[in-house]
Amino acid sequence: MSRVALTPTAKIILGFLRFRPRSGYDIKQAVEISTRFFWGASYGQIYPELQRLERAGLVEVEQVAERRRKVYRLTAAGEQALVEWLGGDEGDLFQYRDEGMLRLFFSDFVDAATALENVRRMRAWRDEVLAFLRAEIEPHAQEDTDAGLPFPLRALHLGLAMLEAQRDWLADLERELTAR
Amino acid sequence: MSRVALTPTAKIILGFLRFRPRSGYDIKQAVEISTRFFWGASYGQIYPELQRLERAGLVEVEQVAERRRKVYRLTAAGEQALVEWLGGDEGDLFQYRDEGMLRLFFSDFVDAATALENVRRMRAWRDEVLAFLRAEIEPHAQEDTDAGLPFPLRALHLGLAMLEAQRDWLADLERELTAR
DNA sequence: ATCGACATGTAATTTGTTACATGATTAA
DNA sequence: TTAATCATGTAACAAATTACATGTCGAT
Repeated sequence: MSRVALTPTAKIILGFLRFRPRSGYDIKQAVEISTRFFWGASYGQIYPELQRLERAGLVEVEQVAERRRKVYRLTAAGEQALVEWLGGDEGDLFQYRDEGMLRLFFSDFVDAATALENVRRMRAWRDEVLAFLRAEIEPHAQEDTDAGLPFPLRALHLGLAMLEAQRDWLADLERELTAR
Repeated sequence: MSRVALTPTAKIILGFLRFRPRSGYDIKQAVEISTRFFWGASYGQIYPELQRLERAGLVEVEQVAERRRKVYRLTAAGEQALVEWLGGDEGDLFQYRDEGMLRLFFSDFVDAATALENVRRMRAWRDEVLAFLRAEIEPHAQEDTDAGLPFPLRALHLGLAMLEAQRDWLADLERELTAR
C-alpha cells in the first residue's frame, strides 16, 4: 500500500509499458503517434521520470545485451500502481487552453476583417489536425483494435468528435461574418 | 515598434483592461465568469504581471483616491500592443490535456465495469460543466452581446459546441459498453 | 566518410498552481 | 464582534518546453 501519487508523466510511461517493454525513446515515439493531442511528453520529462520510477521500483531495466538501449518493463508494483490509478476516482485533470479562443473573445476590439481572418485560421488549423489524425494516427489505433485493444481508437474518435464540432461551428461563424 | 512579446497572462490582462479599467482582483473575477474554461489566470500570475506591464509602460494606475485598491488602465502603448497581438499571425497556442482521455486510452487494461465507470464520470462531468456554463457564464456573455459586444458569447458557444460533442459521444459509448 | 535516424541525458527557462501572509471593509 | 468578502502581494513548488551536449548505428 505504498500510495505513491503518480505524476502525469509517470502515468503515461506506465501505461505504454503495459502494452510492452520499451525504451524512453520508444515511449516518446508512441506518444507522438497516439496520445499527443490530449497528452504529450518530452524527453526532458521522460528520461528523469524513468529514473525516478526505477528507484521507486515501479519499472526495471530489461537487459537485452543491447549496449546503447535501455529497455524498461513494468514490475509487479508498477502494474499494480497503473491499475490503481485507472480504477481510482481522483478528479481528472482537464485543461483546455486555446489562444485562438482568447483572440475570438476579444475580437470586438478589432475590425471585422481581422476577426474573420482569425476565425478562418482557427477553422483551417482544425481541418489540418483532423487530416493529420486520420492519416497518421487512425491507422495505428485501428491496428490496436484489430489486435483486441479497442480503447485507443475510441479515445481518438472522441478527439475527432470534439475537433469536428469546433470545425463545423467555426465554419458557420465564418459564413456569418462573411455574409455581411 | 517595441515588439515586446506578450506572455499569455499579459494578453488576458490587456484584453480585460480594454473593456474597462480594473484592479488585479477584478481581472481575476472577470476571468472566473468568462474565459476560465479556455484560459485561466491565478493571483500568483496576475499581480506580478501587472507590475511588469506597468514597468513596460503598457498599463498605468488610475488614482481614484481609493486607498486599498489599485485600478489599472491601458496606456496608448498597451492598447497598441493588444491590437497588434489580436491582428498578428503568431501560431496560436492550443493545449488540450485530459487525464480522463488518458484513462480511456489505457482502459483495455482494466475490467469492463471500471472502464464503464470512467466513461460515466467523464460524461457526468461534461454535463456539470455545460450546466455551469449555461447558468453562470452565459448570462454575462449575453449582457455583453446586448451591449454591442457579440464575441464573448460567440466564444462561449464554441466551447459549448465542443463540450456537447464530447458529452454526446461519451453517452453513446456508455450505452455501447452497457449493452453487452 | 557522412548523413539521418537512433538514443540518452542535463540545464536553463517558462509557466502555472497553491499555500502563505497580511490587512481593510462591510453586513449580520 | 465576527465572519465573509474584498484586496494585494510573495514564496514554494510543480510541470513542461527548449536548448544543449554527447554519442552510436546503418545506409549510401
